[in-house]
Amino acid sequence: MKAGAVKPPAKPCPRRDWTRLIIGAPRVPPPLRLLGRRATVIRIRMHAKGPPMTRVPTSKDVAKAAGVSQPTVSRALAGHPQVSAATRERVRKAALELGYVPQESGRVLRSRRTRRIAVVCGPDDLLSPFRPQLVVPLHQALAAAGYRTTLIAESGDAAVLSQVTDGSVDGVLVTAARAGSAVPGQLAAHGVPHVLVDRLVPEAGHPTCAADNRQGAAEIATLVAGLGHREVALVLGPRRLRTSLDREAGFRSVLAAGRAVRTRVLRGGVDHAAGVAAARSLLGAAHRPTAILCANDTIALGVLHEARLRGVDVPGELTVTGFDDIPMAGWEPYALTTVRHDTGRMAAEAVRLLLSQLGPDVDGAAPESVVLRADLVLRQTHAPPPSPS
Amino acid sequence: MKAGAVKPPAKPCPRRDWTRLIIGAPRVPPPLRLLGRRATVIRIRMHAKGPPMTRVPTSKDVAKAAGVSQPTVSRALAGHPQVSAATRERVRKAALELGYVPQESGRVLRSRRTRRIAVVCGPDDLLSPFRPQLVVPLHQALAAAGYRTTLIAESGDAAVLSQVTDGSVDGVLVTAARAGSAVPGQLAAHGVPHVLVDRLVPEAGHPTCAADNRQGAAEIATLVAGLGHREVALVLGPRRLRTSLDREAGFRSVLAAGRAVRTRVLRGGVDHAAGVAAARSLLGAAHRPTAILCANDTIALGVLHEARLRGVDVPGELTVTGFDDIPMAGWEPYALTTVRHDTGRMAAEAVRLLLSQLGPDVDGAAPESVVLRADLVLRQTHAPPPSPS
DNA sequence: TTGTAAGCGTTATCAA
DNA sequence: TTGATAACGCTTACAA
Repeated sequence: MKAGAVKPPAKPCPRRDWTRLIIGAPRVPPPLRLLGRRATVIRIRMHAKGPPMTRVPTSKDVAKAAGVSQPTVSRALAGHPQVSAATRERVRKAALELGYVPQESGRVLRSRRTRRIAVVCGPDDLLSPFRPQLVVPLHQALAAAGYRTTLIAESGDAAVLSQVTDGSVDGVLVTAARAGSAVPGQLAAHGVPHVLVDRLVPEAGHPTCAADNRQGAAEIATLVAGLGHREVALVLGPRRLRTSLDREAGFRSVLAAGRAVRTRVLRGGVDHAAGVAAARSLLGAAHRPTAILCANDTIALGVLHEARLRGVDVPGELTVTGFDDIPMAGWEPYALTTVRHDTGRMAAEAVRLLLSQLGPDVDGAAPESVVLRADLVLRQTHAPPPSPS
Repeated sequence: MKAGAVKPPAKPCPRRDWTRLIIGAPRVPPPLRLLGRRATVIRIRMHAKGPPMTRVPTSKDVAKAAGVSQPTVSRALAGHPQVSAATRERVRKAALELGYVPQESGRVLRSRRTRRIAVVCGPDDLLSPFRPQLVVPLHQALAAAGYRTTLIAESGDAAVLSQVTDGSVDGVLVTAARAGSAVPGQLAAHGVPHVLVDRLVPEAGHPTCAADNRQGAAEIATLVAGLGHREVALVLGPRRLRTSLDREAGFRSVLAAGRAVRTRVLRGGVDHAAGVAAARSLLGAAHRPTAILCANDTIALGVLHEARLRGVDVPGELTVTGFDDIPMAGWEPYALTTVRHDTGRMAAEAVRLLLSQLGPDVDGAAPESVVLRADLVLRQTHAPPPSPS
């Protein structure tokens, strides 16, 4: 490590040891719960629930107040055209005064439409940096179309299935990436409208909306190869992740295509530590690659950090690329060159695909799948290799 | 900047310029959508919907198949004890064969319990690094208690209100931090059970479950002051954010308490760029602080980056602290000393508080609020000042 | 234009 | 232990 380079926090120094002494803080793991778990309980007055036990008003109450029949209330508030303006106004006023809100349960039972869509994701998907970028636009697109979102974290197929086949949702958006899930098949078996989001391969018979991971990976590999790199390393996730496999295929389709590119492959986790470990292994070796293509941004940030820690100039000596364009990738200190999915578009298409199945009779219409191109995001971590071989 | 230090990506160099030439990539903003937006549409066969239009089976169908009355089906499947084992088995078998799932709409209409809870958050809350750490445990806690989660992104009070007063949820967890929201008040007015999550001040009459931001901030300020720092800077968010205000109060309560600590305050955004900007201003000045306390981790990471970029030794020359303990704070390159909320505990308590309001008659019981202590997470970015003044 | 009647699928009450 | 009956709140068809 060159003098003046960023100091690795793991390296101990006297002052830091002294600090630890004061605080009594072991280095790893950090001393969570240092201060104990005492919870302060405050008792407060709550909103007054009227002692006469006010019942929530129904359309019947409004009807009585407005001096009309109950179905007229329904028609008036639903904006049915064949209600006289005078009646409509009278009903509206009565409803407002009573604080009447049409009860969803009655509406659903009768109309058999819930206007609610389930979004299924993995148990901890929302904790990853990327998944919320998909779930939030999905939620927005649904809201814009007048649908509510029920969030279901996949934890056993049976649990998911019972929540989506009980008529509580009109359809399902499956974003969970788990490979062996039986959910899609069972949705089909139960005739529940659904769309698989962010999975490339249209699994037999399932409408799908996904980014083209293979294409995106091929694009960035093309970029790197075009810059003249001939010693390239791939840092990939485990084989069970379809996403990582697709990206690997994209990388290889270009790098193996007759160009004299030597490719090394490292397989590990998909988190920051995996990137750090991979970079340690790659940059510590005698024969360093000049470019490292990572299966996602988090890995790439780990690689980036380790490289800089070792004084390796990125992109001068080393090109590093990611995948997903998570928010951090755009942070100034990283400025990571990566691949971006247009998650807003993906969400919109997925919702469109799903809602198109909800029409009165869609048996004739051919269900579609949509594959969205991924885009290169060219920032500051790519350059030609130091000495073109 | 010392030789060999991490090179700021913003500084141009010939090689990088040449790269830009090849790619045609402007520096800022990155060229998203470089490759166009062409979507590939694939038409596929969908799951076969039986032409005879199979109706979804109801308890009536099961009753007929099992040779019992319809209410018996309900009782048998609900595990009602006064059903003979033989009947129960017959019903169970018939239900299984028909693929019967009790329809939620009927159940809700009759029982007036949805077993569904709404989680309200801000429009983009899930995109922040911290909020999912709260929402996910909330969702888990609800699922564990047998409740489903409806996600509502706050976008206008009226929209939220109509979704929670229509009987579609049994209660509401409000995590949105927006200050002037009328939602809590209206929930109370409508008698909708609810809990405010992660807001410290128990707003008049609302059950609340929150971390003690003030206390956490005071703890970390005590730590820093105890280390001997006398030149401290606070990097805070805007005044409209209650969270930031609470933390500021905590910082000040300690730093202003008669100790000879000189405190500077910078107010700005709550993102990474805000931290970078603050650090630039603070570290560029003639009189540098020896400690920078930030209103959240993202800001702190920005400060940390800028400090290292300038070759400032953290924690040797400068102590930097955050707040929230987002995942990145634990990443090896940062190892940020910060304050942690036990979001799992917070979620569990919030759910407990909410569900306790759903009992048959809770008018007598006093609703509670819970304030959870925040914990210091002592990692690698704090130390005594270089020369104790 | 509005009222009457029926029914969505379930659970609860009562009687047998 | 089980069956008949009613009711939840709403929308729709039909009649007035």
